[in-house]
Amino acid sequence: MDIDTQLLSAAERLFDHDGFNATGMGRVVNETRLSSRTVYKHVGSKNALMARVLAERRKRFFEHTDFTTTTALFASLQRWADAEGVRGCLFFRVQAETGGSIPEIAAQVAAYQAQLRTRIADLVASEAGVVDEQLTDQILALFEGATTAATYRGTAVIGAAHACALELVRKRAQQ
Amino acid sequence: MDIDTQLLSAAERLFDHDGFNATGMGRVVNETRLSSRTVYKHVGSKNALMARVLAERRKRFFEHTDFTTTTALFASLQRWADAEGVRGCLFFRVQAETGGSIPEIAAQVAAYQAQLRTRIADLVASEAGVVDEQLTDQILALFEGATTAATYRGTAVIGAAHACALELVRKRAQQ
DNA sequence: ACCGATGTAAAACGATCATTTTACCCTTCG
DNA sequence: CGAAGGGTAAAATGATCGTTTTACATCGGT
Repeated sequence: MDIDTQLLSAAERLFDHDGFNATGMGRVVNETRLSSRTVYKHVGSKNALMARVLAERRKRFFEHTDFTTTTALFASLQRWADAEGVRGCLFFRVQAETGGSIPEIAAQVAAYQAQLRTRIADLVASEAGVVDEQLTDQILALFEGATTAATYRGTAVIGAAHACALELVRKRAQQ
Repeated sequence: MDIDTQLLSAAERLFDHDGFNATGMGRVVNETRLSSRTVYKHVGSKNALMARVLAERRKRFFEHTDFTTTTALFASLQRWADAEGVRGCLFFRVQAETGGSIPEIAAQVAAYQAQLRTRIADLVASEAGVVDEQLTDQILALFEGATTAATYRGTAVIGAAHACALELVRKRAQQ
């Protein structure tokens, strides 16, 4: 496996599981079995590494997630949770840890959040047949809430949020 | 103001705004204008301080929040957001930062989450007239989701989540 | 008047962190 | 052959961290 890929996948796993601030670069160095010199030649700095991890994750998340229907959306979330575990949204967690003070990281977080909102708005437009800001925010809240609450209530909340979102969209569609 | 209160309020503000790991004890010492010796005599350790902050916040949150009706619940969240700002749930953020590896902290987080779930279950029981696990999870998800999404979408999401929860409970009540 | 508790000021401790540097080892290609 | 590129190993740098220690001041209570 290519060094950059190796670095990004190890960093994503470590930052995601143990937190950004709590994970030292030494762990990344150890787990990749690279030298620290090589690591820094490739990623530049810890902040830049985190930013690249977020960029990669954003790409992977939006490739994984199916935004064609409400049911597809929450089924995607369920599959993600089953495959990756439930630790809440990485973008939100990193934003909270860094307080938005690292531009390269804050930019990735903002890009993810904007993209998520846009995709849900499109879903609403195509499934309910209208542009509805409030309905979009409701589904966004259900999606975020399911992601967060699943960390201590288990993936059952995803099913519950799904049912709720489905009812909302259907009611709006038949208006 | 009493030293313990002073310490807890400064620590809550700092940990909440800048994150637990990113905030050194030096900041707590500086902002309280106490000596580090006095700080450690009172709180024991940084972890213990965080645990006490969470205990205090839990008390304050449940005193502030009105769980009698769905409308009262989301109105309380709106008032909290207006007064304290929107940075997402402190309990969730701290849990994510520490990875659940500090028992005194993890215990406070678990206590908060259990208490929140129970209070919402009671709300559902009294307003919809039934014990409904799924409906409880749905309102929990809306509450968590509104808290999280408000950090980048603003407090409008709270209103949207409120409307959604209200509809859910009413529909369940008239069954 | 004095003792113990409680505070301050400031240095010191040992650990860890992000990052850089030094010295060396291959491989590849002209 | 020989030089350059890209890798390793390991020490060093300088900052910051949580926490403790040393030395000294203040003050209420018997």
